[in-house]
Amino acid sequence: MSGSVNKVILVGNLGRDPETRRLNSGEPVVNLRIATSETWRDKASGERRERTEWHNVVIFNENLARVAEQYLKKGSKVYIEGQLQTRKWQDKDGQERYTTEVVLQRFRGELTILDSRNGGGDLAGEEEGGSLGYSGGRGGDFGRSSPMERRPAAASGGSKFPNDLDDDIPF
Amino acid sequence: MSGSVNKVILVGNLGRDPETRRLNSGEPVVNLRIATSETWRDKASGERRERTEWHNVVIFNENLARVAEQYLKKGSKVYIEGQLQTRKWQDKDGQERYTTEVVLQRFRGELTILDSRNGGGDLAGEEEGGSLGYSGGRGGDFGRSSPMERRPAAASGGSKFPNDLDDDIPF
Amino acid sequence: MSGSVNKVILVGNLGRDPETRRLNSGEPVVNLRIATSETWRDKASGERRERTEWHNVVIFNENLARVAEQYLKKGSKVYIEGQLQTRKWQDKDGQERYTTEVVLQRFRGELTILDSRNGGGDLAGEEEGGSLGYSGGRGGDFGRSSPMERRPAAASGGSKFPNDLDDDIPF
Amino acid sequence: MSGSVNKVILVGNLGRDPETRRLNSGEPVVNLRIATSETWRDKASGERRERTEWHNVVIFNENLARVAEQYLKKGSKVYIEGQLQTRKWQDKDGQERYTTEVVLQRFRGELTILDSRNGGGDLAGEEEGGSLGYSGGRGGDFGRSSPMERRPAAASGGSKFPNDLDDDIPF
DNA sequence: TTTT
DNA sequence: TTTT
Repeated sequence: MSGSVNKVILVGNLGRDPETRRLNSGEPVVNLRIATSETWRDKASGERRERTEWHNVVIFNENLARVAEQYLKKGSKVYIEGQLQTRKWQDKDGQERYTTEVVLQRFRGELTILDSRNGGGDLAGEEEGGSLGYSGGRGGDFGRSSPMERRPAAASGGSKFPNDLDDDIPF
Repeated sequence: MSGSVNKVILVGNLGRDPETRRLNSGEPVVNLRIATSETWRDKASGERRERTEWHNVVIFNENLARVAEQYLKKGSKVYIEGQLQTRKWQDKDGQERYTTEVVLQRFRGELTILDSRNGGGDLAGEEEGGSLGYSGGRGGDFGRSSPMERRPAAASGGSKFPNDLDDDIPF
Repeated sequence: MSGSVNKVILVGNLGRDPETRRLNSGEPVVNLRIATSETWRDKASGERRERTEWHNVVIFNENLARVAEQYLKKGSKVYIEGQLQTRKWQDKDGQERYTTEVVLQRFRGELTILDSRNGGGDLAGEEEGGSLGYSGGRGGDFGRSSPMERRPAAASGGSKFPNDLDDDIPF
Repeated sequence: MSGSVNKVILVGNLGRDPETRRLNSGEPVVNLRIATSETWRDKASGERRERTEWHNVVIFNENLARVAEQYLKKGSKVYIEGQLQTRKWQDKDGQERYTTEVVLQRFRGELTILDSRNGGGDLAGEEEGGSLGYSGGRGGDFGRSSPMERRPAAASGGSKFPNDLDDDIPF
């Protein structure tokens, strides 16, 4: 139906390096494995307990896929915004299986890096923050500005990024 | 890890009536099946297309479970806020399977009814709005007010609700 | 700084019809006045109380501005996603004043109509749902589809909308 | 009206140390000044530009106020979830003025610390992560656990926190 | 006033 | 498999 919203917001850490596949068109599709966890004190035992949840994130958004591919690695902390999608597949025995993923579709979703130490080579020397952000949209659409618009198209991590990216991705 | 966020926001319609189980303690646990969908025009064919996503929602939050049980039915439109959880189970062949659900834990999550016509008998006569909302927390904690607090505990659908609920649930 | 998020999510009703200004370029900028409210029972007095909050929403996103202009009116219920922005202005005495608004920037933000009865003439005959949604992005960017993308660009309210809009806006 | 949602999500940095007032009851109310910003490349000039937005956050949630008071300081990066509230006040000339704030009401809202270096004395020696999180609710309500509940009450930053807090606040 |  |  229309009139619906399907949104997932995660802040967590990558359990492993991003994995990149490529479409026939050459566009990257990046898979992330992200952990979120909660800890609490068990009142009965007085012990501290923890529950970790693992999320499969799939990035079709081309700009965000490139950011993920280049600046994220195992351990990176990120803010992710995508949508829930469950897809059906067949296991080796031909049985139907379902997998639910957090998907950042083309031109949609958000990815913001919340640390810098994991931000890849260019940022390795950063003293601390150095994070980098970009929120959806299409790089090429932006850049014009007027007082009425009162806003930038995307966030930036400074001038430390390679130029080829700098042209394609608006940060 | 701490420093993490795991949040799902859905606005969609129930595909069937809520299903209620009860814990040994007597507390209700309500399962919802919620559809969200997107429609778009295919540029190539010019045809309108639609994709519907189905979500399994599990409500452990006692107050919200009671609201769901009593006021939601097939077709109801709701705003839901919960967290992603994947649980492992075994199918009849003993194989490990995984199911991902949107969970509203005890004292957590949000549920707001966005229509009234589907809101069940008590609301059937509503002219239009008449929806009903409640956001997390514990009923018994609220009710005191002071200028400094500047806020109510929860939203309401009017005075049409049964009194036993009215005492337990802050709406 | 990068690594930041500024997001507002509202579900509420329009307190008056949308107001449209036009940029020199002819693009519409739409202002909405949206009410959200919470009701609760005061434990001390036993009385039901309510607090309504009014929000100023400014839509620079061209597609969403057009949707708002054409399909929203006083009383409409909407889901809105934008960002907080505070702007300085001078009152008639030359004093600095500040106003905080929820802004949907160009190519950003989301707007989903959650009722149909308020959705204007075309939807008046709808049996019930019939709402209409569109989420950010740029219409012209969408329309190609491939199995890998697995998603539509935007939501729709059916085939009842005027064709000129139908070409510009992806619903 | 009911059926409404009023939610703000911020990830940003504190521009100054938290400021604490106390209610007559002794409960702390903490004010934060949080910056979010976006940077983008101006297509016309080729220059990098930035826009910073400042947010006033007011924490009435007692547990979160204590966390903020003790572990946040100027420069800390946080995830905040609250609601928009505009309050009227009178300036020194008796004129009506309005201020819009992001408010975490009693038993509501979320606060998650996204860095540790700013986490205060106990965390000062932390090598890196060490963040700390807690999401709404009432400490005293949690701690019981059962398989059906499948969730913890709150997140934790380890065993480094003073015990008096450890009893009151579930982390 | 933060952060990069 | 992350993080603390």
